[in-house]
Amino acid sequence: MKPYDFGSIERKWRKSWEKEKLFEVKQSAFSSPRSKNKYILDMFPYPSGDGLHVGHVEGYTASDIISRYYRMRGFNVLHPIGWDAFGLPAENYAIKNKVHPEIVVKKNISNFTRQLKDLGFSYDWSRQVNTTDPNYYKWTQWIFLQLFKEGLAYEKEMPVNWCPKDKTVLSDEESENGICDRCGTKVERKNLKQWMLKITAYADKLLDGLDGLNWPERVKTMQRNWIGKSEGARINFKIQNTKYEIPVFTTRPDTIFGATYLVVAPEHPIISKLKDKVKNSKEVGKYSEVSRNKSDQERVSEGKEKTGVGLEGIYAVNPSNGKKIPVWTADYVLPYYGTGAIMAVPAHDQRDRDFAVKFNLPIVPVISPDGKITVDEEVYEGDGILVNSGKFDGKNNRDATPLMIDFVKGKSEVQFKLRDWIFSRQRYWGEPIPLVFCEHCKSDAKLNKPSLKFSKGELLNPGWIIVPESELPLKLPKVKNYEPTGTLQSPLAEVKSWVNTICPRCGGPAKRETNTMPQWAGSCWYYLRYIDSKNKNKIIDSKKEKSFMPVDVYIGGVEHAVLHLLYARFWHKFLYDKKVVRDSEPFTRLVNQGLILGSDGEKMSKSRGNVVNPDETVKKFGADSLRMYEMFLGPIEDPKPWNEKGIIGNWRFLNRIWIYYQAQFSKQPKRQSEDISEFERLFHQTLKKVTEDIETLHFNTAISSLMILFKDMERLSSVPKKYASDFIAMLSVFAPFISEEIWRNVMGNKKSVMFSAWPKADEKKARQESITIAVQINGRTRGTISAKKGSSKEDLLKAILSDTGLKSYVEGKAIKRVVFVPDKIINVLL
RNA sequence: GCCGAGGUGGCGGAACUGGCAGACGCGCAGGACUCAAAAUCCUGUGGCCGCAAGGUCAUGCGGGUUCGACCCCCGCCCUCGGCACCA
Repeated sequence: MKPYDFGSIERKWRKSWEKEKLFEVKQSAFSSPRSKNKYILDMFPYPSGDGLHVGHVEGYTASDIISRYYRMRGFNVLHPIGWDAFGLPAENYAIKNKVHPEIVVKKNISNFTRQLKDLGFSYDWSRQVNTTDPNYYKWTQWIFLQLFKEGLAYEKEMPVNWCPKDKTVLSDEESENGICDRCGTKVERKNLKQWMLKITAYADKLLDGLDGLNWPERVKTMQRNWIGKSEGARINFKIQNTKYEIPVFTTRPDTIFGATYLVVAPEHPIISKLKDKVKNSKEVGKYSEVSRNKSDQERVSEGKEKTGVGLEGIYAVNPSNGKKIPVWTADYVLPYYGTGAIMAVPAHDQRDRDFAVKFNLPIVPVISPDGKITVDEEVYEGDGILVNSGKFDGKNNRDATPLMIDFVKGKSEVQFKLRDWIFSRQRYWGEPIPLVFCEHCKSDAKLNKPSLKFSKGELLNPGWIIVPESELPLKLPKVKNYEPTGTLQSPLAEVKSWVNTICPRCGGPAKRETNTMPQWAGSCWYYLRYIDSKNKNKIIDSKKEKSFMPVDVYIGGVEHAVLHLLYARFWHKFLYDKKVVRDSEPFTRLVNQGLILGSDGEKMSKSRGNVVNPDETVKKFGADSLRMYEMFLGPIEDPKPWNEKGIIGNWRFLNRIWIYYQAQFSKQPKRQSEDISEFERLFHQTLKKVTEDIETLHFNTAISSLMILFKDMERLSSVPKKYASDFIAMLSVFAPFISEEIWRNVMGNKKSVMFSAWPKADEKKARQESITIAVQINGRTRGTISAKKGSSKEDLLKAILSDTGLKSYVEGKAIKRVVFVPDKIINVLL
């Protein structure tokens, strides 16, 4: 008997599958109705130098199981893979090791490819995409141009997050609590001119779209919080003895009578406008200056201890009661949210109260839970009865809110926390932004003659002219020096031959934009390109798009909850408005695989030395065992610690299967010597369970029921060939290599197990005739009796009285009551 | 502080709609095979009492609802993840 030599089995089938091209989607699928097709998508990897880690293996195995399952069910399955290869890690590695990023990426991709093939993932390799391939980023640039033409891209000088180590700006999403999410360096604040994408124009749609998605609740919550919708009102406060008004945004207009002072952000334009009227303008100017140079993080980090300066001699008028109230500036008011100014109601807002207490400002309660006026020690942020509020006294605050907004001539307004997406990076390794700057056209654009037919983007950004679509892709020039300059400019700015160009509009001299796009650009739409990866004329053929979009199952890590997944939804919604895609949401169902932790229960990291290398595990136990093990560990969405020893159990299982099939199929078929009806029942029950478990992604319990079923197969002298085959068919989605070897070589099938039909459970045979019923006496389980399905209460009571173990409990006692749930339980109360 | 998820043996985890808690696997103990070991196979394995039959306690803690609660309700504690001066 041959031992289970997984190494040579896996090698053999890997080659064979590749040659047979078994996983390529049939052309006919692209004209099939959507209901015949399934789109099973992985978050494509960033091909780092470290290679695949066990977390990739987890998600990719799950999607592979689903793909194989649906193929066997007769669906056309699109299960593609590609490379998210622009961005900082490749570039930083390239700089450190003095190799061009293009070469680094190529090398890493070939290593990743080898690893993915080793694991037997059933990707359609013919549709690979690579975000750094000009044939791909041509369309990334094309989408940018469409956004620009619609006026959704604009250039703006503003304070931004700057990573001094990576020498580039970061988006808000990439700056985690003031720390660069790539390298962990503290982010600085810089004023820079940046390309911005108007994601805020889609804030409402991005929020509303979440409701219909089958996504993990926490991801939806994270996106909702990030978008951060607040409903409130905009109210103007006049500045006494000046022509100025300060608008504020508040979510609590009902508390306006309690607004005892006004606070503006240190960046607020009113500060310079009032410079001559403020008595302490020097002090105010200094405070404003210092705050301006602090990063957001620094503004918060100082223990939330409030700081601020009063604008001496300046008073605003509270429009509700005409009282004059002082105006302050403080950095707890942020310049970019709302109007950059607030009305402070210290009685009903914790932050305002902290500030008022520190600077001795008046606190006037205007809402009382019981209608009595009490000055509490604590802030009261709840609802109640209005007091100190003029003609609104005695009213419920919620009811009065709209009336009060009218009374002070305010306007209802909605605000979002979401800010526009900072879209330029001062780095080399990214998509060039396809715009040129032309001085001549700048003046034309400012004049805005209709005859010149400027696009919205060109009018919005005078001087910036689009590179015509026919000139795309605008290729990233090959350079020797791609290190970041540190001059706040991209290394591309040094490439004079590339920068200096001709304006496509007027033919005069022009300069190219030298910043590049952020890493997220390429991953915003890659799932579309898979469907039509070789189309030279269009981003995607719309008929093909309809045959596979939206994605049925999307699997990947939760770390992309507000980055990739928000950006991709934004672009998709834009493409929906442009009628490029049919649906307003790209991913119907999202699954986040849980982190695989080190055996110490901590996150895997090089510094902890607890990283598991899948290559080594494959070498030791085989890809099938690794796949099985990772799926068996626990629910796909939970974080799970790796256990060095656990994998042996899955290897043993496969080894036993190997031995069993060798024995069953090598000699004369064994005679069936026993009754197999119990086995048949178990078989069909298992088949039903495995089928359901795959559809609900409960792979751990699917594998455990296969183990139970197999134990029963081993118990019998033999099982009919039909069952032996169906068992391997079920196993094949989890452990494809050993299954294929048994299927073709041990059992002698000609065609691949992957194209055998998924077996169908026989409900009749799965039904259990005799069942075990729990017997409780006075609510305590005292034993079980087996009975026919559907037995009556009376029959069961009779059975209890004749059961040696149970009758002693009941005998000679009066039965008060019997609780009976058919086929489940009988509870006798004495 | 706010939002979300969760807490079950030595470990990873099962438990369907409120109905035999601990499936399956690891580990551990004992046994078989072996000169021996590894591998493999078999048996046992939540705690406590008991030779045993059996009893009793047990799903973070404290209450409640129910014939019956890991599951539902109320109040705590803890862990993980996210957000965090957003007016």
